[in-house]
Amino acid sequence: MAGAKVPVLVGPTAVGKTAVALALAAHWPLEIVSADSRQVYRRLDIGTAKPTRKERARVPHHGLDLVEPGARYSAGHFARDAAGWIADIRARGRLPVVVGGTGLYVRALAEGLFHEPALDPARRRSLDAYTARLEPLELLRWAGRLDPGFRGGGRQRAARAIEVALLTGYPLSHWQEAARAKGAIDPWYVVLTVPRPVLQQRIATRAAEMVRRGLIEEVASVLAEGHAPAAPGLDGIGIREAVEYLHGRRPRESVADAIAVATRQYAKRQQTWFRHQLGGTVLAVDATRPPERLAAEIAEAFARVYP
RNA sequence: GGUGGGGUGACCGAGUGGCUAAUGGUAGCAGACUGUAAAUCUGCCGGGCUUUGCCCUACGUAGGUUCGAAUCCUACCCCCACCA
Repeated sequence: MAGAKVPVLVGPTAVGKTAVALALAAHWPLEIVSADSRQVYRRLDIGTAKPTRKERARVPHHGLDLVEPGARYSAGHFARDAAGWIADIRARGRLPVVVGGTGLYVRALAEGLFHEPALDPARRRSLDAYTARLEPLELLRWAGRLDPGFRGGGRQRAARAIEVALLTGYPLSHWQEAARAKGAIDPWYVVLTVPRPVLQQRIATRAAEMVRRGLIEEVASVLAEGHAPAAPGLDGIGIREAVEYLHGRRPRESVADAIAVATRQYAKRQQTWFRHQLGGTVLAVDATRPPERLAAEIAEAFARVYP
């Protein structure tokens, strides 16, 4: 499918990506592919700021509500799924537009990761349980021994390096070099930016809104399904803070503020990623302006680049 | 009014004579990032400079003791607790 450019709208949370994507529907017959590692989880709608029912009715969305909160999803999984959706969208004669906040997911789709050999799920689970109990320092040392090419990065990345080395017999860095994958799309990046004070204001408003609209109740009901505290779907900003409150570890009135702080930090990391990690053509647009106006501008620029 | 406790860098909070521009933590800033990524990590974080170092300013305020004070003494201001 490479060859045909795919518009990829990226930017920090709360910058207004969805609104712009929806406005783009006035210019193209399009379908949206959401590259968001949290919105793949079912039911956690408020906490992950999913597009509303109405918005989804206006334009078909892909990549939402894919798995149960207890299930593990991943960048590689996303890349495969998204390649399929995109092919289907094209077959329908429409334009796929990738919209995302999860940098790694976008990269997995646009550049490809590496062909990961099958990892035995049972061995993986028991290894996970084992490494979870080790100190970060031990994990790092172990990862370095198993994979001389290990580039560091903390507990989680060390655990990943250990897992790959042990379960495949070859170090992670080996696979990364020897089994490179190709991207599934040829991306045309549009980076939405907004001055920091504006973004922080939007984030604060959104955090308060989430609580007001029932975030805590939503999380409580998902919790009531009996997921493990460490369930993959429960590990997200907003959800975490709600869980802390529900477990009596945080006063209710501090929830919104804590969410805003964590979101701000996350938005910063996203901006760093989009500033340095994106390969390919990039159009930066100031998202302070109305979505319709941005959409027109983006559509026009795209037509110039890819008539 | 009395007694006791306390006032430390944006915030919380260690530090009780030199090794202190001051441990930690938080917030903030910058960065990394190949299948958990809303994750996981790293660096910086009083100001200035001719930046392996130097100079200012700083631990409520004002004095004092000392070669040397955030640390000791005196007075004052403010906060908290209890007693009146």
